[in-house]
Amino acid sequence: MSDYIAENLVIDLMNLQSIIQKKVGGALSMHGLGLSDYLVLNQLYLAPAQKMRRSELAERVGLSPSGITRLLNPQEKIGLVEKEANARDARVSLVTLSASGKTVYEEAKTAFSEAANNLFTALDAAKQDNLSSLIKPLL
Amino acid sequence: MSDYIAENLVIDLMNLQSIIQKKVGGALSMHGLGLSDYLVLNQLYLAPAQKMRRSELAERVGLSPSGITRLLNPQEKIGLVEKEANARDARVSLVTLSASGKTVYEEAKTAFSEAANNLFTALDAAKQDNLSSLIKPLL
DNA sequence: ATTATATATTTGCGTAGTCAAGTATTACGC
DNA sequence: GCGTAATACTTGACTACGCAAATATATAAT
Repeated sequence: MSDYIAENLVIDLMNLQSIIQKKVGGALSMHGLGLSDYLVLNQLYLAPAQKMRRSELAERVGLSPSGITRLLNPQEKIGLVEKEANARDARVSLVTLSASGKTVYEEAKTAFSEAANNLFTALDAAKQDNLSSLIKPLL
Repeated sequence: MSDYIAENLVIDLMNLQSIIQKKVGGALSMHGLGLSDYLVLNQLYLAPAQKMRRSELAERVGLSPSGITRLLNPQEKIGLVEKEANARDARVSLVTLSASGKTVYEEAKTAFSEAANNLFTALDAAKQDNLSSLIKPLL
């Protein structure tokens, strides 16, 4: 039972991922957001001046640069984020969280939070902390 | 630091998922398989008589029934799996692992195993077991 | 300064997957 | 037995990406 741990861990983590996708993704869809949308808004919300380079955003949420371009396009169209040029370097394109984007994020955050908490009800707070500390070194 | 644990756990797990996808998926691509392909072959390999209903396969790997149909189509074309009818119920379609599918799976398994082990080198065996036991109740 | 190289983003094209509707078949109520 | 409902799977139409090539701009080497 302690052989093949790593293999089985990967398989279990894939299963967990699909559960997260369904439960949390489902909760966010009520707010018109996908899970990746939420992660992007979350990064922007936490960023200094709620502003970030597209490539850094890509890296932080684990998407490719082109994935970020495609994900941000509809978000710009509905006004959640805004494009801003960088005076020093015309290659980079900054993304900022708009006021309405901030509102949408904050509303979605409660749904996200509730779904996240539901996911982990089988673990008490100490075990959740323990799980967190085991995952950190893998990132 | 112990507030918002569940929210941060979800975010960390999403990041971990994207790392798994890149590292393990990359290793499997050398064998012409995606991660979902591997999970399907793995389930078939472990199944009694290496045979399973499509809908059960879907459930076990966390895909929709239509996702399974589309994933299995190319696998059938290249002969990794075979379609088989069920005499009792003409609605169900069994999938069996072919001899060549078994070979491909076994070869891919070493790449999967190596990639999986690399992922968790930051955790010793006891911590890997611990992680496993924390994840199980979430599934 | 000029050419070559490196970096940031976008676009074309392809793959993987979802959901809802369609098709076949089986089971159930009466 | 017969119509209705349930089950198993597939298909059509769509979204969400990724990769490689294209574009634009900046940096470095001479």
